[in-house]
Amino acid sequence: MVNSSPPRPPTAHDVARLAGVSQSAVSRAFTEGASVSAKMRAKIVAAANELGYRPNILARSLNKQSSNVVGVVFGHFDNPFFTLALDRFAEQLALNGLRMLLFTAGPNATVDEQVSELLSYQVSAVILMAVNLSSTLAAECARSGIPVVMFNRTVEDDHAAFAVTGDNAAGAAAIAERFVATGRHRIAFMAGYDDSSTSRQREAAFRDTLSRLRMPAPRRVVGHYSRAGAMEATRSLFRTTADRPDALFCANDLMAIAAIETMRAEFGVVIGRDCAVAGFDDIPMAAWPSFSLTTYSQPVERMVAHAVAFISGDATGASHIVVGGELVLRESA
Amino acid sequence: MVNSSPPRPPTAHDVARLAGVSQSAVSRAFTEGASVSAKMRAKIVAAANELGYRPNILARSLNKQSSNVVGVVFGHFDNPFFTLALDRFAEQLALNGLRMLLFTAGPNATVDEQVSELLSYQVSAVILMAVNLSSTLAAECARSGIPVVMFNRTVEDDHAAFAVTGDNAAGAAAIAERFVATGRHRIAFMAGYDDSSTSRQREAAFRDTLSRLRMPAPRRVVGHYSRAGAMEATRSLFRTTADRPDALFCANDLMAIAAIETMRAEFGVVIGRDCAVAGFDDIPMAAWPSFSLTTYSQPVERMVAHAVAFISGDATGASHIVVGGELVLRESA
DNA sequence: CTGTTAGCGCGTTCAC
DNA sequence: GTGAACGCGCTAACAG
Repeated sequence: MVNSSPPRPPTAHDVARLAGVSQSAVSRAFTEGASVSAKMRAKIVAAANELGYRPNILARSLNKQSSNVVGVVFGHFDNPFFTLALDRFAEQLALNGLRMLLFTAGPNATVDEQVSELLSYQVSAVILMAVNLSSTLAAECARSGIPVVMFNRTVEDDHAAFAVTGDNAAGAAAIAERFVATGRHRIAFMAGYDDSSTSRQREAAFRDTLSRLRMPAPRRVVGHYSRAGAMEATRSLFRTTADRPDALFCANDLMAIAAIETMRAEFGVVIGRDCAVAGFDDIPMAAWPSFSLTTYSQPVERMVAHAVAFISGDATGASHIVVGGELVLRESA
Repeated sequence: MVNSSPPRPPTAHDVARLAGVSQSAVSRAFTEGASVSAKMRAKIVAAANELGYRPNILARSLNKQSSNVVGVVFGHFDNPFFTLALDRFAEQLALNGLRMLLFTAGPNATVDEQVSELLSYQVSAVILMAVNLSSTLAAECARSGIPVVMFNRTVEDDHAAFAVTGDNAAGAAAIAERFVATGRHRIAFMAGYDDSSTSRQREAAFRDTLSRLRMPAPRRVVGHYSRAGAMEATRSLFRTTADRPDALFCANDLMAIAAIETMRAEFGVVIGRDCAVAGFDDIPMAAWPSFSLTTYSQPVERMVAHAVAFISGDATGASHIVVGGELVLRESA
């Protein structure tokens, strides 16, 4: 409207011409630790500012065969645990000069497709949050020399990808012990997805611990890691008056909070008395007075730090890091 | 470890050599609507699959002078309204073949810096969520021909950027009317940031409407659009027993929910009876039984659709689109 | 319809 | 220290 000419951004050539130097001099002036004299650099910077020049990162990446962007495939936007983690990732990656190219995948979408496309962006690493990756594609990434980080998930074949998770086994065990220690008898478990390693590991440890403590196997429902799913699962547990559970462990806080609200609003259950509820993650919301949720914490900050360290090359050789949390006792259990 | 050779990904040249064709033929085979014979394409695709070839999007973008990634600068990760919007953006942008390069900015960080860096990534558009941009940098983007979208914010100088917001004026007015119609007398308002256009507009309309209805000006506190800030602001309102407000309008739902919890847990206030509370946004949480928050909705889906349409070029010339919402009555007011 | 050629903007040799 | 020349992988003009 105002100016119909296609205003192509200035290039290093333009700056070079204005400053009366060569293009490679301009390149050096914008490269850390290149050999340029002080006065030449000053001259170039002045010309660059005049033109509003910024190096074209695409061209730079193409040439250097490496970009400073990492691909992130994101699953559940409705879970604060992951949005919080995303925030921390953005922060910590930025500290290392890395940017995030964000892809989203529906809960059960074809993540392989997303990752495959990510590769064509020449990302320097891939972070998978709350999604599963086929081992074949994980292998393809490994073959391309691209580090893959599974955040809060593991893969069956642990060799291709680096995984960082909370301590699913310890957390689930601690909660089982808590239930038993406080005299709970009719214990139930709400799973996430059946194909989620996280949920499976928490369930296994929960069942094992109960069994070790001479308790019967817990009733089992599936909440699909969603609020709606958790509400429906809760209803199925409380629909019949007889046989209602007096303790419920949900595979994450989001579902636990949904369960609490459903019990209260639809069945008049008093949380912590009629039924104990525990979750997993310790999202900020768990501490809100409306829920006061007992849960096992996953230290997001440290988990993210490990992931970023691995990406940045400061990685240890370990292919699966477990970050321990702690049982956070509140009023719900 | 397994293979120490640097496994550079296959290029179009490699595919061409394997298929016995020219490199440009490979390029055409991977370009929509290019003229390639069916059998040549088949041959090329076969070779490409064998090698695991994918076009290098960096090189493509460098050549085409336009990338299919948009830069997103994100402010508050703790507000579900924006994470929801981010999710919708990812979805709708993907439908148009666009990806998101994500930058985060602390609440009061230098957004200009982020945007300036974004430009060097040759992004095809910039989306600003919950952050402010200096008009000088907005102008620089405009000069570069890069569309800038302000999501849920406006700028003083409305010419450089495209803005899409909810109907702040109508929403605030509707809430003021609701308070007065239900007999509330001691009305208070909780602002977000002072330099947020959103908060300012809501406050102005709220005050104007109250004034028009012959009501005194509301007491005013500032919650900084954060949970902690809102809790502190609520305490300052309720600390003295006399003079407590019987109605509170918070500039967004997040603060309203924090206010509700604080009133309940720390002051024994019964929400909806002792004090009416209203928010703005209609985030999913507002409908949760624990809060049952009356609020004015911002239709995220439609707001995002407008933004994406603008970016994709289907834009009308309008520089500020207001998407109307509706007053959602629940138990809190 | 296909191959050849010429850049996109930048980093990096290699001589001087 | 500085400039010239080349190439990163790809698309787009141009011939044939």
